[in-house]
Amino acid sequence: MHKLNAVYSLSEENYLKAIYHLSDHGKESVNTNAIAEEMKTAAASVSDMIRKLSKKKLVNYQKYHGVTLSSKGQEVALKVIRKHRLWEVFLVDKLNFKWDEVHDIAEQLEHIESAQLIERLDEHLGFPKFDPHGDPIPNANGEVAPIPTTTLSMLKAGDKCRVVCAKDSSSELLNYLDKIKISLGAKLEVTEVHAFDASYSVQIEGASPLTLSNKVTENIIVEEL
Amino acid sequence: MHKLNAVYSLSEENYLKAIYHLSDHGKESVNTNAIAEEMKTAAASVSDMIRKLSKKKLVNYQKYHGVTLSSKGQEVALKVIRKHRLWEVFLVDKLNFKWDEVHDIAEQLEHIESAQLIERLDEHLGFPKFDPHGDPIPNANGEVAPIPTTTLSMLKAGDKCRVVCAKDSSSELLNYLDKIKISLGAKLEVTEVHAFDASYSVQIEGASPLTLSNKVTENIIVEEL
DNA sequence: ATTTTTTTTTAGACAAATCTAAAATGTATC
DNA sequence: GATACATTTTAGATTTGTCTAAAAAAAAAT
Repeated sequence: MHKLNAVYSLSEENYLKAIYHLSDHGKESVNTNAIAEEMKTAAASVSDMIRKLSKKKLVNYQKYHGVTLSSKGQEVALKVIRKHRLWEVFLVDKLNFKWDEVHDIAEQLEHIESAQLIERLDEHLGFPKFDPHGDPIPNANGEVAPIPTTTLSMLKAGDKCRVVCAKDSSSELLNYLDKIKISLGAKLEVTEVHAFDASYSVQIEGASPLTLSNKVTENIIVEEL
Repeated sequence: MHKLNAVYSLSEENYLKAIYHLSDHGKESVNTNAIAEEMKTAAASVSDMIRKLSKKKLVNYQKYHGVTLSSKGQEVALKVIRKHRLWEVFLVDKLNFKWDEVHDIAEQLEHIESAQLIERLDEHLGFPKFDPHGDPIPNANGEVAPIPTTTLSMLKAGDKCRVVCAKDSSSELLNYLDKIKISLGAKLEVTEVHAFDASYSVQIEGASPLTLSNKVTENIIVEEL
């Protein structure tokens, strides 16, 4: 395992994070314009930065043919993402922010440099596995837990589960879940499945019964209990 | 009351903070070399930055004659100091860091920009008045509570008090207090004053009795109860 | 297989924050 | 009050991250 003592600049970290997200977790090659749009900078600036990251072996780069993260680059990106998501949990769980208010603050906090801080924060928060948007939190080694793929719509009447996240962490669904008081981590039981329209009647622990449309149940990722 | 929406750069904030500390809470004029030493930069860099801060009306400056903070500059400095000290309380109280481990992390956290964050943090911490080194925490308006000046050595046998802070927040004394298990905020009672060497026997709430030398009692700031 | 369009890169500039070396100013000494 | 010493400022560079405009390369269209 190679050392990772070097500290990278704010800008470098942000580029690596953007590339990670755009490349679908480091799997695909990313082009310059996509990065420029994501980072809201000029394409020329992206070219410059990529050359720099390439010199530092954080990305694999061939002129005119996009970039991929090197394993070192991916490690850095995942550390930043880990910090971002842990801070989001802190803001929501401890400081009572709403899930849709925390992004900008976490964007700043994610660059704080202290391994000890982040490990203690993790412990303080009870080693959460998902952030308030339902995105998985990489562990200290940069490993991301495989995301469960069971949707609520796969369960049968009588099944019990815990809400893990939304299929896409788009605001709309999260907003709707908020409204009907289904919070991430909530336990629920399927009381009935209506064959006609595939809608579900569910009982959330400590709340009143609800009926959910098929469109909703297909987009809620759960962990069966 | 003037607006304070502008955001200042990391460097600007650090210079303002340094000037605040060096000027004894904004009271005295500070010279270039002192700032250079505090910030570990070249004097030339200080001159440049001071010219810049002066243009922004954050300091009062006359070439070759040192700087003082303007009221605007003092306001910025105190906001940064407020954040620094609140984060230190967080690190010690919530994440179980020792008081002597938190400075460098707080130096980073103090620049996070979000008024809402800091007000919620303050609330989460129970509106603390002093940081783990015993330094007072400015309120949201940048007002610093007057620091109590009663030392333990002023009390008589039978008096009760709470430990507020050390006279200077130097490591040595704090380290010693740590060692003998006097923590800031601790309640204690003076059981006896020995006339011969002015040493004190004290009883700390929930701990064994202790004897403290005159040198120590003169450097412990207390609040009489 | 050219030509046109799009994407990406280079060239050249700029602002922020720093530096070293030299010049200017202030303070202390005799 | 002239001179020596210390402090502070300016001048000129450097690094980082950004920009616009122009050139180069790749992709798409005809």
